[in-house]
Amino acid sequence: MITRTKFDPKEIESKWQTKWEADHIYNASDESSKPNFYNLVMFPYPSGDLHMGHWYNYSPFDTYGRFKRMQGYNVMQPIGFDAFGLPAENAAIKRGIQARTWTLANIENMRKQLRAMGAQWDWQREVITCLPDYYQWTQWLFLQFYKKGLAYRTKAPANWCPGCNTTLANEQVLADGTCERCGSLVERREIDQWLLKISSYAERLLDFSEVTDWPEKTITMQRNWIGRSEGAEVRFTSTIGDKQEEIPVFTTRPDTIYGVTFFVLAPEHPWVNKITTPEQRAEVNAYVEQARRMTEIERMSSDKEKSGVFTGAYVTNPVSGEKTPVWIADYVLMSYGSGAIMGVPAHDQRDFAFARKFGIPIREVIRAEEDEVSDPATWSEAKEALGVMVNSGPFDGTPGEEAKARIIQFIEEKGIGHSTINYRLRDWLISRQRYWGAPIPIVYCAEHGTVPVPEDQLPVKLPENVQFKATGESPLRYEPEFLNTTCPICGGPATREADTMDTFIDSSWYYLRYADAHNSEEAWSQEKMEKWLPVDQYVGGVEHAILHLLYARFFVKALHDMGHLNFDEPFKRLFHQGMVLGSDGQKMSKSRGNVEAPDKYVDKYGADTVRCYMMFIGPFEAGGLFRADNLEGVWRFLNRVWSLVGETWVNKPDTRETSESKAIERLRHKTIKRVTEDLSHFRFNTALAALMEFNNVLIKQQRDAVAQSQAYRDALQTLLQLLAPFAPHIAEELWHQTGHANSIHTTEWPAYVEEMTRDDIFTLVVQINGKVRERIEVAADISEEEVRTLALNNERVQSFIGQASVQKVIYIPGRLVNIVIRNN
RNA sequence: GGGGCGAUGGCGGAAUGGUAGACGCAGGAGACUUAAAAUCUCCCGGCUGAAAGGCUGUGAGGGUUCGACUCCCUCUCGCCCCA
Repeated sequence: MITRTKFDPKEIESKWQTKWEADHIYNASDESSKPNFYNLVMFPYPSGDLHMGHWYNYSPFDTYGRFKRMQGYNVMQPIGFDAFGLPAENAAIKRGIQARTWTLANIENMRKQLRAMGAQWDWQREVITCLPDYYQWTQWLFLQFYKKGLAYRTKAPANWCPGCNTTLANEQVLADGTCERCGSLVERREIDQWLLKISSYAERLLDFSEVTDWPEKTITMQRNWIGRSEGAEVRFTSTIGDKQEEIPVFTTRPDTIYGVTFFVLAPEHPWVNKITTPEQRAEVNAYVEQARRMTEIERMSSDKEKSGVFTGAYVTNPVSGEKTPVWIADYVLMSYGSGAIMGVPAHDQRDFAFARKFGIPIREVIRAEEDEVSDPATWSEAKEALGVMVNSGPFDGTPGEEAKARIIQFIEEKGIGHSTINYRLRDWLISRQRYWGAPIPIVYCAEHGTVPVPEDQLPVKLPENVQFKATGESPLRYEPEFLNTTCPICGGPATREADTMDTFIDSSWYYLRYADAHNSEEAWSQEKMEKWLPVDQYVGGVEHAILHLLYARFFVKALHDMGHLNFDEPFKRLFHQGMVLGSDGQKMSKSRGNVEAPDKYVDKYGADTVRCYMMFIGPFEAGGLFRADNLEGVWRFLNRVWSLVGETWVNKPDTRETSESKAIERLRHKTIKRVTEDLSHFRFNTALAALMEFNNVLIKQQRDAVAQSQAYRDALQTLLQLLAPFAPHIAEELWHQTGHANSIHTTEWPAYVEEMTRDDIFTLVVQINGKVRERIEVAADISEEEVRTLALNNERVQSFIGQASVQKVIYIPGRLVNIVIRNN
């Protein structure tokens, strides 16, 4: 016995945290002979507090990283802060405190909380995106994109609040379309903005062949978001003034072109003004105005009643030669395709609803073979399936895919269109008319127009003391010292771009910077990049499945093409944790009043208990309910480990083998196997259950003679090592109390021998017609013949068989035997 | 409306097509204690039985199989994503 002290997490946790940090045991070496492993978790926004979700996310993540370290990897596990963004500005306005001050104070507090988790963070690689030594390189990256023509400026629609006289981010627009600050109805306005040409990478982003382990769900979501569709662009014609003009439409169904009975422009389409007849103008203008006030989501909603207005104009169908009326309707979006569609009500559901509403004729031009001839006026919905062309002049009788191909061939020959691929993915709008972000490194010169800031003049520094407007408008627009500059080309007076970059830009490359966080000469060196990247394991919420992860992939592919990276997928393996919910099964939120702060429980039970509890809730990917009661379970478990090791450790173990010691040794190997396999597959809950079982068995035998054995002492030692990734402090403390001088976290993960995980006896289950009737202890190497004899001669089994005849005996080695009988 | 995921004791959950409910919480009984807390021991799906045991049971209904929580079909409910 070595100790009878009480388990006091407070004391040991701060002791070991200090010691680990002083010894730098978690700072990944750039020069290690071990294989590198880059273990990454999505970095937090510095809201000021580490909440339950962070603990739920980081505890298993850290346990996994510790497991990999003990398995012999040189693990890099960095942490940092996604520190730009709107909340800092809101705090600045509300509390009269500078955004930078607020953010850095929050970071300071969160660092403390992150340290208290006892995770193996490599603090030497910390990145903070709002500091100039980081955003200098964000700006540098922007310039690289600009040089390659991947960053451009154009008029793009933005959320505009007429009350505040400013643009709003999507998050600032409430669900009812009003401004969160002043309540005005938000409009969409065309404003000059910067975009990144992600659309030119659409095809490449659809290729996931370089990732090794991503959730299929996430890949599907990205594919749908990119929204590739094959089809044709067809140019309709119209006479405007005295000129014949062409207007392109995109369709995935060129085979339905004879079914066009109307034509629709998006309300903001440039043609609307040109072609509307004087009689229709007032009505059209009113409709355009109304559509402008709606969000795209509202407009696209399929259960919304269709609306639209006739323009008075007509276009000519270039294939059939027919004239069709031109409408405008808000279900057509300017941002998809060409902002114009051919209306085929018979074979497109939305067109069908529109035609029904406005009494537009519906003409069937595709018929499924089994279909009877019927009047489209009697249909209740459009027939969207492929079929044979009818009512289509010379094309009648052409089936399915061939029909599409023949129309495409026809329009290409006539020069009135061509086959094409359309993507739903739009270019990435990165301008934010905000203060707290990385300034876009561009100046405007009367002489030279748009001029990029030369790389050696970076960073373009964000002024740190600014006056906020009550409206929330960006103070950068009123900072002459920031705005007024000189043209890098001619030295003449010039104005800086006052917009800052979307914070998704910051997070699109932070994982690259971790590899070389303090490089003041370049964003990263080739050497460090090649050493650490791509990321081996990435863990983060499914809410980032589309935007963040798609943007990061785009960055890496573009930077790869520019020669800055030697790989083109950033994250080899990806894991999405589930969400931790309140005890009522609802998402934690202030309004529901079910928010639980982790600090309270860390204070009461210690970090080890909270970490373990987070992992014990259930499968990591599934999330689960936080129930304070259940913390008691893991708390008791850790206490039992504490007293077991303290009371049972012997310095001079008995090395003789007994059947009991062999059984302990077998259990030790079995447990290593279970925990190793569970951790490899992110099954933290069952790994902990295995440790609890192991602990329970050892406790049961703690007063027996076997507790004096070498095997038992080995078992205690293994228990501590297996527990170390989960509960790093208590494991370290007990490791030292049992006479070890090194850190348990630098020890090698225990190995198991497959042979030792197998028992020499097992419980043979005897079923009769699939029902368990008897259990017999038998030797592991029992033959099938012996099993048959044993089972059939068993007294209980006999009594169940009675007069019935045995039809069949099925033996599953090592498990069970099923006797199939039939009553005579 | 489309797609995906899920539904197992009072609760969280566990089960390569092979002993359903591991592990833990809550609950019950007992030990220790002047008492309580802590700790320890036992019990703990339902029905039935003194017990041994029997029957039944993984959202509902069907199917495949010697055997189904697990595979297939239909339905109900819940969550997520897209519309």
